[in-house]
Amino acid sequence: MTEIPSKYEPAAAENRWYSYWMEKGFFRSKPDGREPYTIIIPPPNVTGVLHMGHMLNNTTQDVLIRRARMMGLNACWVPGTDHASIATEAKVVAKLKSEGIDKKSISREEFIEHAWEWTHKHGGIILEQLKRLGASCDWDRTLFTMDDQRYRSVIKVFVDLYNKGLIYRGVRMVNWDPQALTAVSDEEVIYTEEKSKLYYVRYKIVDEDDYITVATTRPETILGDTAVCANPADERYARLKGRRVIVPMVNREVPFIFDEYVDMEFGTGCLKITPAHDINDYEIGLKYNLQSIDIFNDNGTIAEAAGLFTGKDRFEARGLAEEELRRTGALVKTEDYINKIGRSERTHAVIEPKLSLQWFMKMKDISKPALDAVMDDTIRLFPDKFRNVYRHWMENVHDWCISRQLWWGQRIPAWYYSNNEFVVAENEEEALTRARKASGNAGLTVNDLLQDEDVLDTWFSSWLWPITCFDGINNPDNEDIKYYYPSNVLVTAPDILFFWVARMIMAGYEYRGREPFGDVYLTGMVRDKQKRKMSKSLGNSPDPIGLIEKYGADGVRIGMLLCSPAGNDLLYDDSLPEQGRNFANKIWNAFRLVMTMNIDESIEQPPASAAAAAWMRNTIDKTLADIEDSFVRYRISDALMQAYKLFWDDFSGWYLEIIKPAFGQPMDSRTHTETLAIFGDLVKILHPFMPFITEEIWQRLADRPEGSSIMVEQMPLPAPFEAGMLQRFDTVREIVTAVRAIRKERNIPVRDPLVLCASQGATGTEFDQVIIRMCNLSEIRVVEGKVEGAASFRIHTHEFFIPLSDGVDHEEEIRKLKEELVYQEGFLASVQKKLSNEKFVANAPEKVITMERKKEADSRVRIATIRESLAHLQGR
RNA sequence: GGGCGAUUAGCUCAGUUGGUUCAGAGCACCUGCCUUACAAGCAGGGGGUCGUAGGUUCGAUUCCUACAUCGCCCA
Repeated sequence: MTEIPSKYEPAAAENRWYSYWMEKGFFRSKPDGREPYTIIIPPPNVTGVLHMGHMLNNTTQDVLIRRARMMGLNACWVPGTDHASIATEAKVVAKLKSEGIDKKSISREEFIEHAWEWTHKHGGIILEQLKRLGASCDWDRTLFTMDDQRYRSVIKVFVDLYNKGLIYRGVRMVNWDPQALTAVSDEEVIYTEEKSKLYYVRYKIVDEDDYITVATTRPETILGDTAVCANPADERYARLKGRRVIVPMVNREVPFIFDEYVDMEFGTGCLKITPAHDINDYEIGLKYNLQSIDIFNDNGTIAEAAGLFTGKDRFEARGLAEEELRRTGALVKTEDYINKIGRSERTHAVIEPKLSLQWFMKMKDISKPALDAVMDDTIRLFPDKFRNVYRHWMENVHDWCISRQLWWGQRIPAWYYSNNEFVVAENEEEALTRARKASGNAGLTVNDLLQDEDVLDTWFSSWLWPITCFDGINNPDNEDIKYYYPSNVLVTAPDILFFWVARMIMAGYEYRGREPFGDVYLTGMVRDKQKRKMSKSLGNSPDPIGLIEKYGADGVRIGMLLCSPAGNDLLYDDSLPEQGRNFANKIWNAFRLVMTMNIDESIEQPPASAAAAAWMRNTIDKTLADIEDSFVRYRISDALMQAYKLFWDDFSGWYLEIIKPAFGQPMDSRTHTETLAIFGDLVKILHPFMPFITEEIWQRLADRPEGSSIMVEQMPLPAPFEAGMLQRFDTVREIVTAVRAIRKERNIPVRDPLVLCASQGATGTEFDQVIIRMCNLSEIRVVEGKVEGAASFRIHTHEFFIPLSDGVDHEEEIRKLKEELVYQEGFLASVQKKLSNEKFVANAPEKVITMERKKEADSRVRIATIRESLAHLQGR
């Protein structure tokens, strides 16, 4: 067995076992008599590549699903990807552009073909990367939000919601991306502070030879001004009530109005109103019935309606407007100014607030059960601090703009048959029937129908994901959906709690009448050591696959999990996977020790080994209960730490050291057999966290039948344990530590045996042989009174002595004893202070008082012992 | 501006109905060891007035109030 290398090499094991698992179909799930345990993957972007956030998120899911599988549940983790319409379309457009093809020059059908080609080429990458991490998804179920079943589901839902009156078409102020030529959601706009200028512009007051000055960051939008507004409480402008002013450059006469919205402190306290290009102005426009002049074309150039600079880009127009204002004397001054600019997350183009005809979904009613579900704990959020945030959002929910001016996505199933009239239907044929009926014109043909050009927001696909994963929309009574829905837990990041998680809950209630998942585990964000978000532009994100190659998949998984309590950000550092790799190596070497042992059938099991094995079993049972408790509360990093310490400290640091025979000596077969069994349990406990090394070792611990695997073994279950034994062993650890400290202080080599003297009752447990073994004692001697020329230490109420051949430094011993005495006396004083307080004795619970009395008694014994020792030493 | 959450060791975080001298874990750090499973290791060690100021209580890291600092969300 000497061929086992001293360093664990993960690469070969990872490849071998992942292929084996796939080949044996261990990841597959189908409905059966067992209880299901379902996880639906948060679908990554189909054209994306794995980043650190995915690593954390998917490691977490894999831990949960592997554990569930080993607990005997029918575990099903459904993988898939998301079509990410904006991001993917942007990539396809860029790719076509690089080939000299302009999107506008090709048809929608041709474009879609290119998009599919792109998807097929890049779509599988991220899923293949998840396999490297060890993800035990049921790959046979791999889905895509744009595949046929999902597409049909989305359309069906749209039609249904439309028929229920929950979807409507309306004019709204939207975030317009003039580069992508689409509306984007609020969540896709990133606001950052940028340098700009504040322009002070004067507007002439009609019939007066006076001006008012307005401050604006966007002088080009003056072309669309239809009012000027001040705060009604602002005395500076009170006299202008009922007056009108002239908009510079275009010389339009507009009213001067008053509204509390205006901040008197900002600029001049006078605000220009451009209802078509500012959300707040839009509201004011509605309130005061102002005209709305849209001065921009969709691509961000100036429209004809502006009257000036037609065709110029909006930023160029800003310069032109500045010039024009200066030329006409309307520009009073400019100031440097920092303001928040919204940019598209995808294209980085500056977002233009724009009035636009869009499709909306009414959220008020549909969100109600989704709010209740979280508030009444039908769905539990981990950590629960997000409940408040969730409630706040759900109570102030806005209608959802679901249309996008793109081609890549589910096309809105609305057909127009004359100017503004349309029908909504699942397909063209049905649309025709409806259009004929609605119009009363039986002669309408397909050629008279024009389908809406827009597609649906990607979230309009993914909000159905927990249902469409099992085809529950097209086929509401199929066996899968009935068996697997609702899923057990959703693992995702808090930044999409609202626009994804909340909406899935809404869809769940709307289409299945119940929650889509029971628990929501929110992971933190992976950041770098300086707390910066991982980003491509900063270049601070390590390559996940590179990490797996360097530290092993198990090592990286451990690294990600160790420092990521739920909801807390994880500050990534290479030391994390390094710690994981070190742990894997520790396991490996423990395995090596156990496997390279020579066994002698003829020797009896030493009592130390028997006691150690009994203790180890108890420790495992206790830890299993702790781990179970951690998992119940989704304290996954705690669960891992408990397993980590169980293996490293308890098993490797104590158990193996106790049972390890002296060099060159063989081991008894009973201990060896027991050790193999314990090792088997330990790797099972570790398997969900570290699937590869545990499989590698489990397979080598015994001759396993073909087709077996640790991943489908039964997880050891918590069993009752003997708490007293654990306590006795804890005392043993303290004794051993104290003896080691004495050896170290006095430079006594481990090889030199010592004698431990202890009073009656201080030792004498099943672990005496363990103490002898671990401290290299020649004997434990029961004594009465003090021992001459010996170092001493005290544990609980007992005193121990180690006689030393060269005696002890009396002064030093006295100093230490005095130190201990001071501490003990302080302790006693604090306890007595409490006990002499009548109010404490009167008010504190009985249990607490009893405990204090015990402390007092113990402390008195300890103090007496120390005093005696001192007297003894000083009396010499 | 409104709302939510945080502040505990050098770093990242636990601390479970207020009660053990309760102040903890991992990492980092310091010291000593190449002791034949493992230096990716072993043994030992130092380190925190629990953000500040009050209050409630026999007793406060824990409950209340104010303040400071930081983070997130919404407008």
